[in-house]
Amino acid sequence: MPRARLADVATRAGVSTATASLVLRDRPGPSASAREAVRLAAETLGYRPDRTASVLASHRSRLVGVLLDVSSTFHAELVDQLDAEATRHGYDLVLSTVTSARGERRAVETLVDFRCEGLALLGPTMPESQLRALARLCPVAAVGRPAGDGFDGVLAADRPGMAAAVDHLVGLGHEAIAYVDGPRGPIATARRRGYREAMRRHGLGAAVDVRAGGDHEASGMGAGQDLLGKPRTRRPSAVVTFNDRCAVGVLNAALRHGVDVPGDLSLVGYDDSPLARLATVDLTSVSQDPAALATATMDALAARLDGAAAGSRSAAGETVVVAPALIVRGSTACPA
Amino acid sequence: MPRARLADVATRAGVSTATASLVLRDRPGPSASAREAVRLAAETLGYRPDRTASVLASHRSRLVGVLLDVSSTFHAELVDQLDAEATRHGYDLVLSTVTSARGERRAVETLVDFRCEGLALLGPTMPESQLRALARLCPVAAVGRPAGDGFDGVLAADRPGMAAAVDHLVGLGHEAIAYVDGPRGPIATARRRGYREAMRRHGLGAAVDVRAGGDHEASGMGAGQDLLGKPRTRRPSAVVTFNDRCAVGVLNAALRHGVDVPGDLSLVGYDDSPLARLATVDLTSVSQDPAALATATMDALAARLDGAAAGSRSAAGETVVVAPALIVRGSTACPA
DNA sequence: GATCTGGTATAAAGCGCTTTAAGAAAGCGT
DNA sequence: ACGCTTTCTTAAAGCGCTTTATACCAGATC
Repeated sequence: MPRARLADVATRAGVSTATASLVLRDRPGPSASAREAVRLAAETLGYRPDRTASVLASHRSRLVGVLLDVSSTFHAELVDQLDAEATRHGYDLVLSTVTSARGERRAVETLVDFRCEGLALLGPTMPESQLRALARLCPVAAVGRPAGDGFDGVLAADRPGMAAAVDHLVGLGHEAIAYVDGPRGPIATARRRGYREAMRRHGLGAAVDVRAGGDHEASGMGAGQDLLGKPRTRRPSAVVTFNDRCAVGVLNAALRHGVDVPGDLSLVGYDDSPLARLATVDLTSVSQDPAALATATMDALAARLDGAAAGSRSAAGETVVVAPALIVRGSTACPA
Repeated sequence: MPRARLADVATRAGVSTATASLVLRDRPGPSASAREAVRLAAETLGYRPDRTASVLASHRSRLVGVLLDVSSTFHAELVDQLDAEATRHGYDLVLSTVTSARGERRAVETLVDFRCEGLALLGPTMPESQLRALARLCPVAAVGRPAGDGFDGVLAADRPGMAAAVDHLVGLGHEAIAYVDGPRGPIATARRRGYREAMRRHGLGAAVDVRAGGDHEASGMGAGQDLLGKPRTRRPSAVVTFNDRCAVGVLNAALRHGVDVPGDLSLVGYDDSPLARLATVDLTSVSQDPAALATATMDALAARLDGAAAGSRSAAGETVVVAPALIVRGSTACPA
């Protein structure tokens, strides 16, 4: 049996499709008796509105497109929160992931083709010019990037986040605190700066020790080997890393060198990824607060969407900065 | 400026929309000169066809809906492969995830609303009756579940997979091989059985040692504590676990007890998840071969889609079983 | 010259819905 | 009775595309 159409429902309820349409979307107009009849008919026919047709007719999709990397656990958390936020704003989410055979460009095109009314881009790496071009099609919010001309940005505050990590370690009595750096880019720069500033603020400028790293376990492992290969007295008593994956690399190096964490070495990661929460790892880490990021993202989109409706297409982009939070776990303790 | 429509392209090229439509979809008919003119017009106008409208008009979406859990890394791998396979079959993917506020039911409804022509459900937990109902709407392939009435299933062969793990360990010279069980369910049963049978086959029936576990790190940790808390001589020399997360728990227990892996204990996980590949973990594991699962899934869907087109709506479901592969890493070695 | 090709082109009819403008019905004062 | 609201209903016109049926124009055929 073919799917029931609105016309079928209308016929069965003895009204026109116009009335049926109004009833099913809870619009004012139809009388109570008409409502009842339509509802009943829809129910018994198992009617599901055809979104395709309604989008075409109404010029509204109530859809927010999300660009993500499905292999990122951090994105997964964001999506979970975004979904809740989107629902709150009356929107639905449509997901599009970059894969090994599908770049950001194609992934975003898919979303546009679905007539999304707004786009939430999670950690986009495309050049800003492309973001600007997209923003001309529909409202755009980029997570993990500052705003640009015509689109908003939502960021976790990296410098204060890193500073909180250092403060925590200093509070425990550490002084020889090393830092394992991330890959090139604005995020790594901000975090490195956060570390440096915090160290100086505590009068530990002389102890600043920045090691080349990256964003993978291997990079952290390499830096860890360097740091822990030294004689015991010249080792740092604590290490802060660019992110959790990096920290896991350092952790691994520590295991190999027989360095106990947190007994001999305190370790702090960044991201509060599920990785950090593993029992084997149990890593103190800086959380970027996915819930807050998601809320800010949807709020930014909603503002632009409503703004567009009201005709005030503000061109300037706003950057929302979300405060990070330090999550203390088992990888940090007072120095030996 | 509003988006260009097909009519705009047609006008600019000096042809009808019918011709333009044919050209843009590479259909036979239009002459070479018409093709050229349309292509040029489309190019200069930056025309992007409106998928919504074309779906409505053509009754085809060329869309395959994927139900997944965005927080599962295994699903992420599957999606990556599915995307490639779908492209090969001329389909596009649309993703819908279950979240904390959005059950499978709602996630699947979204997909149906998009007029997906087929559904790939990754590890669905809904009752079979619901799967059957879905299958009446469009072709369905369930990954990680046996086929049912009207839908296909794609499974990794759990018993041979587990047997391969045991064979590997026996080949290394292990005899005292314990097993940490998973949660209730058909998958865990199959794996447990695989372990038991393999042990018996090797004449090690007396050494069978099944421990209650689960599918999380904590469960593995508990079982590990039990196993490794015994005097050295009564400990197993190798442990196989229900999955990688469980194995990580055992690994953690080993670290706490000062048991070296793989020196004092060999450990095999299941899933070959990214977790297993972490430098800190480096776990020998049984891979479910996401690429093969994805291929089988899309093939099953494609068969049904073509079948439906040809009118042969075969009701019976087929279960495709994919052979698992043992990935040997650093957590297994000859017994001390 | 009439008829039939086969290759191109297009007018027009939808797809399933929303929306607008206008009509019918009902209430209500004078 | 008559206008004049107010309330409810619906016919009909799209949305942007695909598709079918028809028209057209060579040139080939008889």
